[in-house]
Amino acid sequence: MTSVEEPARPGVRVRDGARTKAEILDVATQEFARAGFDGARVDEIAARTRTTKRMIYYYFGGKEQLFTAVLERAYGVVREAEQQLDVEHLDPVAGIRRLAELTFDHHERHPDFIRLVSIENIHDAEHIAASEKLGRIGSPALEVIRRILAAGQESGLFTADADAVDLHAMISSFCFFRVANRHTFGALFGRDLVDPARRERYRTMLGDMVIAYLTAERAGG
Amino acid sequence: MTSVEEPARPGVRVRDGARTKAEILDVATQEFARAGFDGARVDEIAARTRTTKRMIYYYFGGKEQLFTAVLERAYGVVREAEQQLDVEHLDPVAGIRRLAELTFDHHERHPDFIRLVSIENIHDAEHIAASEKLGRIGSPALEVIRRILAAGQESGLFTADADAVDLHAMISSFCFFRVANRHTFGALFGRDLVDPARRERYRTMLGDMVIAYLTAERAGG
DNA sequence: GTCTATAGATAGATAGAC
DNA sequence: GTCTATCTATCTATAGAC
Repeated sequence: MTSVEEPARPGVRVRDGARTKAEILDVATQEFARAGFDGARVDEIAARTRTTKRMIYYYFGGKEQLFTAVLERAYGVVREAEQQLDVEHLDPVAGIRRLAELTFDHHERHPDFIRLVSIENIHDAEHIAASEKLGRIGSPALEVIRRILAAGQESGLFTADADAVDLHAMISSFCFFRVANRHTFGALFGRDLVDPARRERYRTMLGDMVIAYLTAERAGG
Repeated sequence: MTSVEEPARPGVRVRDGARTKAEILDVATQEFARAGFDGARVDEIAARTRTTKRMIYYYFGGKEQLFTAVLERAYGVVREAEQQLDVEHLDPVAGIRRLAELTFDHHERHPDFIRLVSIENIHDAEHIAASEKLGRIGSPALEVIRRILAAGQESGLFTADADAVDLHAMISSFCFFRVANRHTFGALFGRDLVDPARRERYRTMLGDMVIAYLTAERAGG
């Protein structure tokens, strides 16, 4: 971590720290997501790269730091996706629904990320707490929700007094649970929550749920 | 597992398989919930009981079977709680709201159970799949939801075409996420989802959300 | 049924040559 | 920066006496 990363020289396959590190991170992501932090094997990660176990310790310092690096990159991908959000040209109802749908799609496309987050929660988010990078990563999606929500509440369209963090939790919980708990839910209730045949149904259900909540007529309104 | 369990003889502290097994299960539940399946240590479990490691292997066969037994008992507790549900004397709206609130309360009171379920999902629910007991445990709550939902839909109160399993997933996702993901969510967004000061707020939010979804006016109605 | 002692395998981490 | 070989600790599991 003390040396400056060399730029890749095309055609000349030489010392390429950045490339090697990226490959280690790719494999480590899969292995940690597959088996959990304690279940993952450094030997197995090394065996599936073009490099050796010694390099993992050379680049990352240890298993713990490697897992932190995996988390940092995984959350980085999420943040990048959130920066592509383009829903603020829509009216508040359509904007929130679209945002919920994009969250739904993103969770479905990244089951490994979901597993990493579950694993990190089992470890009380101590790697996130120890990471400076993750501490200041913020959430573009949260800012988008905040603005749409304010607009919807100001216009009287939205009657719920939820704030952006609440709404983010509500949307995430449905999307996250569907992927994270699909195994136990499927085994106990005989329904595969990520069955492609039911995908549109759950995607619509999420949007309906969030919009119904935000726009419901309320006694105390 | 081949011997018949002896009833406890009060005052006479002798061979008491049932009691010893229960104590092992208590400690194992805590240890597995704390550290995950691979992170948990059989030595540590043994050290915290009045018995020895040898007894764990004697009674349960191995770490894997011990974890399965822990899951079986944990789900058994949930099922028992569900059998105490008494909400069908209420009208459908009040009944569903009450059921959601009881689910909310139960998840909050059993964080170890939530962690065990997360851990089991990381292992693709293979212990549940291998357990005969868990395969036929069913879900009293699901039956209650089914009946209330049918009544609400028949009377026209509920406009959503969700079935009982869908609704169970919706309610569970919110309750589960709030507890299971509180560490990463708190670290990233600076909000403690299980802060007692916000408890009533989220409890009400869940009920509002589910009822709003079920009773919303729909274009295609 | 309960104990001590230990087998047997494997994990994370590192030494040291090149 | 990269390799092989290995250290040290520790884990699950069991043997065998009582």
